[in-house]
Amino acid sequence: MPLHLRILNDVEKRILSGEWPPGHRIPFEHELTVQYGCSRMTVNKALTDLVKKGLIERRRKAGTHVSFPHVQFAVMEIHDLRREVQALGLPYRYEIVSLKPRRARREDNARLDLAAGASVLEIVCDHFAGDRPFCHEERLINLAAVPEAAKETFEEGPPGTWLLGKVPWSSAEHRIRAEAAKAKIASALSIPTGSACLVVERTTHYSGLQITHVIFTYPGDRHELVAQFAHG
Amino acid sequence: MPLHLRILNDVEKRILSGEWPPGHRIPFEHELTVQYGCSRMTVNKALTDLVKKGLIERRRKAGTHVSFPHVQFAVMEIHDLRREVQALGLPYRYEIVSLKPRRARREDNARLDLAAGASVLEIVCDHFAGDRPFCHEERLINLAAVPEAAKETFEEGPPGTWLLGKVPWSSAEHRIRAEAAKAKIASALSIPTGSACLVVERTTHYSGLQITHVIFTYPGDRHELVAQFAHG
DNA sequence: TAGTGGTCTAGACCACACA
DNA sequence: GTGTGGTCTAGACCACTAT
Repeated sequence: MPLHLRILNDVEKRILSGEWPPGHRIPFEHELTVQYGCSRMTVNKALTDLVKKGLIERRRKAGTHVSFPHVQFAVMEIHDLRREVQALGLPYRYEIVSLKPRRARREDNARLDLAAGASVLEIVCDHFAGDRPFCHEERLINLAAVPEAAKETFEEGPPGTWLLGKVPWSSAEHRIRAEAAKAKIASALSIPTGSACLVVERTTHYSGLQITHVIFTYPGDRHELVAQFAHG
Repeated sequence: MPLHLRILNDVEKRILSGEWPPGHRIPFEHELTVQYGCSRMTVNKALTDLVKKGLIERRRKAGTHVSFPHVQFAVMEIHDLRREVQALGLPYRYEIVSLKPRRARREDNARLDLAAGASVLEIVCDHFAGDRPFCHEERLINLAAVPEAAKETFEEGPPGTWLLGKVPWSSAEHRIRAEAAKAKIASALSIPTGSACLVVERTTHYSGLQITHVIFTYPGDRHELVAQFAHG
């Protein structure tokens, strides 16, 4: 293990164990260089990384102190569907149910904020883990933002994967809720109508433009989102 | 602005704009030292930080490449229930339904990893927004970790709030899923049995010890979790 | 003013992966 | 072998800020 990681872990351990409580001043860089018999750069790297982790705060002259807990955020990993399924040890497969370029309608405004008559691509897609339906996807792509999607058949990968590779990286908002399965979705997922489903709704932006809106519906008893607390 | 941040931002901008798409090889460290007229350490710091951000991947000999995004890190703020309700402009109220110190049973192991016979405090609690049930809470507190909870009546605030004030540095894991309301929960939330509910399960640790496990059940149609996307 | 962290240099050696 | 990144050094100068 690199020395800077050893220093980082040692300090982190003392903070998390409560040995160095919030507000505690931790040793100066020059003290740690003596303790570890290394150069200041190495100590500095470790402490700088701990600042990024939010565990410590540093001020010139005043020294380095253990942070007081601020607002905590849960960090949730949202995986690519293929990876999610393969992580379960099951073969991944998807089916494009429908693929329609069309004009934006009024009711689309709840999903994408588009001018009336703008071109969108509407995609419905089912994802499978083995033979079992895993997730139902309903997507709108803003063709003004991603014109090359119009020619795409999504035979080489599902729309989400294709978009991630094609479109510049973006910001997004997720809304997560529970919903009773409507007949159409129940049939797609082979579950009874009215079953509890986990719905993840995502709007993706890039440089002020809305790229895509997608609704993922998972059978509620077969899918969990996991989030870790992070110290902010 | 420090040079290493300028380098980081320059590279990040090219990746986010799509100029350097996923898979693209970015200049070698020694090329960037020439471009920026600086030492390798400075370039290395910038690129190492980009690895931590998940934007690039580096392999010896092969060089540095823009990552293919496989994971999205969505950052979710976990709200205090009182704040959540008051944000809706409704008066907040809670009721302790039951409060039982008891010995850990075998079936508790799915919630807290305790020795058989360990002392736990079992709390059931309902949260209201106005007159409407907002959330049903079922909690176990590990009394070995938080002995002072044994005497607490939770009259001054719900258990979650009390714990936040007592146990400063906690890490936690959240599991989010959809579930059909069982009879008991349906009655607590005044919804039909079998309704889709959003379930947030949280295990909280402190210095390696499990502090508490809690299951929050929300009526699915009345509650949404919102998470902001971050790159991965 | 003095002490701390922030940044940077111009080297160096090593581990690893690809040829 | 050869070229890349991973790590580290022993300095240096500067910026900030507590005293």
